Amino acid sequence: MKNSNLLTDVYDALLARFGPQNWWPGDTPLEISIGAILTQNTNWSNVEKAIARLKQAGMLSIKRLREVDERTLAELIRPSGYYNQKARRLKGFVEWMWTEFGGDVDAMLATAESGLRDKLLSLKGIGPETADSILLYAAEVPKFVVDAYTYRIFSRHGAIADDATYEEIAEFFEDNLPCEVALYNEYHALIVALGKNICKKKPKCDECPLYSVFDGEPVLDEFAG
DNA sequence: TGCCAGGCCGGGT
DNA sequence: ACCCGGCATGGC
Repeated sequence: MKNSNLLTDVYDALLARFGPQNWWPGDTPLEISIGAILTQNTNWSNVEKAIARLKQAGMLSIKRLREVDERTLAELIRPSGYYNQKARRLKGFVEWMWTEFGGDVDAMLATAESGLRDKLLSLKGIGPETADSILLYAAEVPKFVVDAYTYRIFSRHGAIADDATYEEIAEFFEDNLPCEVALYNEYHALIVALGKNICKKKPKCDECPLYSVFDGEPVLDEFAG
């Protein structure tokens, strides 16, 4: 007899509906980390444009990012929005990488299991979702990434409390799922795939059905609590 | 055409 | 300890 587990059942349903998402769309750990900062409250298609411009300018290295003028950097990442703020955040991240690890990205990733999260959180402009995205998608350690969609979908389904904090939500997933990088990777990406297509009202919408609708059809109705 | 996107910070109660 | 405005471009 198979254990019943809401989170694994929902995962199976999302995977069946949307298929593998193949995240993170980035070539190197540095590019992924930059993308994690640029995508804050921003559509990924805008981030793609910004990263393409950085790549075009040969800017995807710690050395070049450290040398480039902040105003120039801001102009390069303009399509990603909040470009002044994000240029400052990237500069801070890069400067920290330089002083802490000599600009060696692999050296930073090697600390992923020993304090990297807290160090990232101490940097201006890197909060829990950005830090965890770097841990999971760049360093490939099993840290579940929580975002606004995760809260919206699972609180709407009654699986988490309306006032659940980031850490509480992450704990809920990590305690109830196998501790696997590939699973956490795909699960977060699938939540985004669904989240893009449900009612946008925050934090929740009383008029909407409890389930999440995609392409006219409820996706998770059987899991409504 | 207005609303939203894979957040986070800082200042105000 | 919350709550809220600010940050900004591009797509539907």
